[in-house]
Amino acid sequence: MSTFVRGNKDLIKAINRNLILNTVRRHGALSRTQLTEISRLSVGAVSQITQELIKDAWLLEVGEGDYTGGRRQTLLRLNPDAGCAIGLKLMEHRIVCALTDLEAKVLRYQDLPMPVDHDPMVIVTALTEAVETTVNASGVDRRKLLGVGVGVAGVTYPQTGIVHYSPYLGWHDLPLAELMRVRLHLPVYIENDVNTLTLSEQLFGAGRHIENFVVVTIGRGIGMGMVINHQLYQGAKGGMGELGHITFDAAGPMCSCGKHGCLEAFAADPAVIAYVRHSRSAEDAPRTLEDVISLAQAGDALAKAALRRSGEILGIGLSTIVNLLCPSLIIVSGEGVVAGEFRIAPMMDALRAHTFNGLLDDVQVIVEATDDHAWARGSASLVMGKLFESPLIEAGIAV
Amino acid sequence: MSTFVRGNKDLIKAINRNLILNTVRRHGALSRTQLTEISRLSVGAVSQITQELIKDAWLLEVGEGDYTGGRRQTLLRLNPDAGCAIGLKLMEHRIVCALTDLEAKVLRYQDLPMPVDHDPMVIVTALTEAVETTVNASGVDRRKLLGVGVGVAGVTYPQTGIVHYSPYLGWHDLPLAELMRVRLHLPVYIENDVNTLTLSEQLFGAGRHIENFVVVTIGRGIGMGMVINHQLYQGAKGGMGELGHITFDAAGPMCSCGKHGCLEAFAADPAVIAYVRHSRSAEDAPRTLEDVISLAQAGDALAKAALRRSGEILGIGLSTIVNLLCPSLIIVSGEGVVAGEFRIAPMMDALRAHTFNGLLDDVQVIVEATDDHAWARGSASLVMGKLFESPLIEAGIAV
DNA sequence: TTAGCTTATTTCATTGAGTGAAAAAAGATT
DNA sequence: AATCTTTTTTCACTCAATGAAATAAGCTAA
Repeated sequence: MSTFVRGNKDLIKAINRNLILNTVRRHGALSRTQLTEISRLSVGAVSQITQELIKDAWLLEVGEGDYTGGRRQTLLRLNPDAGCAIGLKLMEHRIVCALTDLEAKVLRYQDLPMPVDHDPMVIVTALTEAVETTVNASGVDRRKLLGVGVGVAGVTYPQTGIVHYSPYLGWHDLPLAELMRVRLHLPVYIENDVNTLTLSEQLFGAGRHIENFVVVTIGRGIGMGMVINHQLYQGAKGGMGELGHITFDAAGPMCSCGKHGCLEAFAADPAVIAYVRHSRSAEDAPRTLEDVISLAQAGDALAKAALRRSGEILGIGLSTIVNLLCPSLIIVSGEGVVAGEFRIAPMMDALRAHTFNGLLDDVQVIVEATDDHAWARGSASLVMGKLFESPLIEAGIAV
Repeated sequence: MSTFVRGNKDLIKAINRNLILNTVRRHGALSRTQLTEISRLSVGAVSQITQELIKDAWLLEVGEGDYTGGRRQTLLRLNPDAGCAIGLKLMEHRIVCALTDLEAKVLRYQDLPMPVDHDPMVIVTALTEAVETTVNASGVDRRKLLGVGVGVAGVTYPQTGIVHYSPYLGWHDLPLAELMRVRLHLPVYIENDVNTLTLSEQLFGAGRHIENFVVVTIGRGIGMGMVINHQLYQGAKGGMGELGHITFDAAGPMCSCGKHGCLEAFAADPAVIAYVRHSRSAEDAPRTLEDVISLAQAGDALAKAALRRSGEILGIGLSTIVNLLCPSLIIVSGEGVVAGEFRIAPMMDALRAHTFNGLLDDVQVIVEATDDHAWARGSASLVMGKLFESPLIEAGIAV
């Protein structure tokens, strides 16, 4: 059930305060005069709002602008010390934890083994300890910590903070955010891991200013996150973005999900490895994607073919996204975007070959690998996302 | 480049006026007290805004509510005579024109042959004449006509009113809206035809109140429209929704679009007809989808197989939508949703079989045939869409 | 018929956010 | 030190929402 936007003075104030904050954040450093021009607010409003934001320590006066004939402009920028955030990424065998500033710059990074006991309480304890030790080691005043973001593979309900299903950890409907919140006494936000990456691209990456874009992750699985009309898209009940499980060939082999012929079963990293392994003796069979790439680089035809085939099928998957959504930007990332010439080039060729008419002309494609830092920064972005979110979203934009 | 929302008194006023108007529109008839509860505005604000809307003839006082112990509530409803709209649908061989009231009820309907000469000026003349004759025949005061909506197959740029590409008419970058506007002296809105249908579902159909839904049309081609976060989605430069041209089988035959193995080439109406024709003598070969259905109903195995195969492939296409977007509603419509048991039932089975895990549990699927009236009402909805659109959208929601 | 009761709707003083002109501040040049 | 230009703040004004109080409207029961 959607609430509708109702207008009153408080909403105006919240909108304009948010407008100023985000304008400064995006431009780096601006004077009040520049803010007046960009925001189209009156000089009086800008003066008052900046005054309040400086008082509340969100903005800092930093130096002066160039001389243009009269009084110099006082430049304002976001106070990076206004607060910090923790980003946690739950991997299969590890917990990755980063403390970042408001621009998602990593101040402190830590990497812990995931407890073998997947009992929620054991892991919650490990997570809260990871937060505390990271903050302590950083030397940052704990009171500056504004919140904790957690990225989890699987299906999450961000509004309620519940992990609906986690394939690695075997959880079902675990109220992870609440369990952590009562221990940490901090806001805790949960999201699907690909969505955290998408959010960080929107706030700090290539997705800034972009109305519609898609992030595709390639690795053990194939995931997808979307920003549509400047908003992170959450499908019905948090389900969506199962790019890895669209049907590529209905007659194909069974996927780990139980369906037949999923894209993932043909094109994700395990499929590439399996393709090579099955045609080799046990000794020199590759065990990881890196092994396959090494083989390919050494000229191994089978490894090359495996990577090329994976790329081609990934390209068809991307073409489906373009044909259906035609976003203005696609960011291809994840641990699997490493074998450029062997895997990514065929992917791009297939994307072009399978996209309707001139649809691709308006789509920019960026390929960028992802490391652990990126995932942790993504999780931390959940906190900044809330912080800088338009009050219209909180009010529930309904048209 | 996105503009940002800036708050001021005018915006508040516009938001709340729109809020009241839409609340009344959606509920049919409401008292001021009920409006206060639903909109969460103060009694004073509701009183003033309704007064203005009544003065401007947007709202009507109609009768009284039930007795609940004190003064009876005065019920308000949208004034259906506040204005009317024209919807034009450009078909391959016909022009369909409907005059509707604000609730998209058809007041007058007309059906003209499309000129064989596809010269833009010839067709623009035919279109403007269709508008004038329909309005005249209806007896409605022309001053009540608020605008004209035009639905076109192909790629359109609604913001500029340009038809970028029309496959049936062979147009390229024709400023159709402007050409019609100067002749009619009325606002003219252009949209892709599937999007008009999607908009009318959002305003008047099963998509009311639904945050995210998709409309799929099956017929000569296979199209798709989306409402995401309560907004009609327009991909980069108006391109999107090419469900018919996602790759179903890369090794498949060439599609009319020049690519290989498009969904449309396997599952749209022409593919069904071709499937049966190729295995029959010229005499008793079916020429239309209706012919195929008749054969199937008579027990013809080949016709049944053709329809079933089409349905299965359509179902895989729908599963792709669910896997990627997981909208809370999918409306399957178009002229092709006629052969229920033979085509639609297999479609639903395939949809279930190819959807990830429990993703479909949260998705409602509605199948409803579309006739010429529906297309014309869709086009007219463009006018009402503008009329009832949130001022936040006009302001350009950017977050 | 009318007083009394309840609920609906309007009125009105108040609040506060943006607006924009005018004042003040700040720095450079002469 | 006076002057010029530009930046920033101040301040009187406007107008929309708010919410309490006043008014309106209808039903019931004496």
